[in-house]
Amino acid sequence: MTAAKPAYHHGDLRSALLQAALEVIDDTGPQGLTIREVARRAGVSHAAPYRHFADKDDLILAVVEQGFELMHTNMMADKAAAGPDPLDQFSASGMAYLHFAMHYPAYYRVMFSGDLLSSSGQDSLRHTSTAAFEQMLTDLKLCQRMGILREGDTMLQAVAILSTVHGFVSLANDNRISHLVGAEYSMQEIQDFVLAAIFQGLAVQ
Amino acid sequence: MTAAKPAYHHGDLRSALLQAALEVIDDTGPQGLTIREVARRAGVSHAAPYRHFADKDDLILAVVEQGFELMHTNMMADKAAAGPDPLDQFSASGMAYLHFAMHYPAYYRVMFSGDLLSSSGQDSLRHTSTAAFEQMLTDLKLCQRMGILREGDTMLQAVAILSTVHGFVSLANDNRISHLVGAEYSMQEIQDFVLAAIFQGLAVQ
DNA sequence: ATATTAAAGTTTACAATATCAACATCTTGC
DNA sequence: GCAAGATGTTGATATTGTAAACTTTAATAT
Repeated sequence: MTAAKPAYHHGDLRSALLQAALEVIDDTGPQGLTIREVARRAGVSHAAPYRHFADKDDLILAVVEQGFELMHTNMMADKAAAGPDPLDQFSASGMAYLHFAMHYPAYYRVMFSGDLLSSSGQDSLRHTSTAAFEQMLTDLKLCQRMGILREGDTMLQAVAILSTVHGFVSLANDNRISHLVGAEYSMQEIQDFVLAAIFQGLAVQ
Repeated sequence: MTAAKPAYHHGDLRSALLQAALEVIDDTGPQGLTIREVARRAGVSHAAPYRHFADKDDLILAVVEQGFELMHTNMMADKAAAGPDPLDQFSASGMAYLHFAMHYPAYYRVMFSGDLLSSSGQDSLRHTSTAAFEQMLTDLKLCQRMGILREGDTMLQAVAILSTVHGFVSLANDNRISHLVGAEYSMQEIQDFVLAAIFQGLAVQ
């Protein structure tokens, strides 16, 4: 049978709601994300989501968590697929980050916009993102040992890289870069330049 | 007389509403920004704002515009106050940008969050921010001529700097940096390192 | 198997919001 | 002065978040 008659119980409504939430954000932006619209898209009553999420913030948090998981998975996969050179691996996971951010702008927005949650919830974010940060620190240390990056506190270097990458991605996703630069360069060219700049700034001369 | 009796006509309700909007954002975050709350704080009826702003987006746009103006003013003032050295001037206006962003997080959020507006309005943003960008380009060109920055397209360099600065400020304002770094460094130290890194990456060896 | 219970959905209801329309009051150009 | 427009107010409607009470289905103990 292809389409089972819509059972009273959806089967996996939770996933369906998360999926719908992403689509809504893609279609209408983060402020179009409304519990009722999500329920509508999932084909259930407006109060059904409350059986799976405490409130709107909880839904958003779940989307964020799923986003971090997907990003982490992607990064790990690309890292594993890279050669044995640690620098290649580091570069691969960094590229995976960028690729995720620009390929799933809906996810990235929710994950980092910070304006969607009422107030709480920021703490549970920390938990999710800390692991990736730790990984980055050890990667950076390795690059230092290999004489590629300047000696120094990897934490500071990590923040510098994250700032640049996050800033670039945020501006790009908000369409602010193409406005300024025009059509003279492709986004890829701009991205390459920006990344090269920050790495140049951290590399040994 | 100290407090004049509240006249039927407020006098300058528009400014009062913009002011109130900022306070709301400061107090409760951007998603606490509601027309009615703003009206409440200004001491007028819930529909009064509609005499000055077409809708919520229009109010937000006005806040954004005012923010850009204030930032621009600050940058120009600090630039003028700097010495005659063009590099000093450029540095001063850049610092003013950073200072504004971290001193008025409410303004900065609304100006760059992009998640607040329903959909339109992004175009009117362009107008406001383009002037500052042009200024930055000529400043960068000057630095190139002085042999401080590498020769090349100033547009790319500008995007690199903006990415780093915007990323750092966004992360800092969302409290994401102190979470990661802990108390080991002051925000000032981190900021100095990050800025030095991107400039190092663009400078002549 | 069946009765009981928990889980998952639904409907109803309420408060807050954006926004519109109709009305009231102040200001101002003549 | 006074008509007109600008500025505020009140009231109404549609949409939202969310709680409560009720229904249907799935699970589980006996």
